[in-house]
Amino acid sequence: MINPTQFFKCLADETRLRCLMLIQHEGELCVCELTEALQEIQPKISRNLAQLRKCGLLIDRRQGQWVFYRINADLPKWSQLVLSETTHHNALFLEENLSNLCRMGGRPERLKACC
Amino acid sequence: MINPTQFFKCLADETRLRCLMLIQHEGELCVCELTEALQEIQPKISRNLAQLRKCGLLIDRRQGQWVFYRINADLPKWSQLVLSETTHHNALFLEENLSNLCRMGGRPERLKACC
DNA sequence: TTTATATATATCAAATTCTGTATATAAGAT
DNA sequence: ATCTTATATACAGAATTTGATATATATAAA
Repeated sequence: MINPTQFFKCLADETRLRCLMLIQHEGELCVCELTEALQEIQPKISRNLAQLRKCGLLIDRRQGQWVFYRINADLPKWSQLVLSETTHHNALFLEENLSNLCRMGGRPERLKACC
Repeated sequence: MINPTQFFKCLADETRLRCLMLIQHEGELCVCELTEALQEIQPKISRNLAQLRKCGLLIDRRQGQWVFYRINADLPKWSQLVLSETTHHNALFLEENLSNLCRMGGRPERLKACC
């Protein structure tokens, strides 16, 4: 499993931290939603999500053309706590990103993994 | 106060993270103790402590020739929790540094700030 | 005052990380 | 099969960070 330094390096970038916090807040988000919420270009979002996936912080699931990311539930408890506390106590930091997300039209439907 | 990204950038370096965790563990440590615990050269330790001080994570206090560093008690609760949880649940990560510290001779006496 | 110990900072090269652009892959629609 | 939309990745330059070395400052001891 990832060591503390590597874990914090993952959080030490504005794009990655906002992605993580938004995903923590929303449960699950796809690349195009994050791209819209952060107003960044898609390769930048994808590249950073890939890093978070490789380091074990995120899990991805493909649904049709979309790829949804969520926090890896197998993360050690202390790192899950870091993510949830940070998200919980920094609502202001996410304000604009969340409002971009709400304003966004044509968001993909989530199909519950049913079988 | 510091924003979440800046806070995590402070933790995203091996030297700084170990210093923070050791200080959290011990309550207070001076530069020469950290230098010994981490087996690093003094300017490297000092430079990183200076950064943590400038960002508000650490407070320093001079006592004679020594400068002791401790966690800034005015940090927001969520960031204090990040530091304590990380330290608490990663004992192994600090093992060698703590044993270097114990082995160290001639450690400075702490004078309680008495008046 | 001189010497020794502890700490801080400036400088610049080396290493790492980040970014935009171009392009590849994958799925759905026509 | 072709076109469109969503996502991933490779690449090269830019920006940031880190590190070692030299040096400055501050305190204490002789």
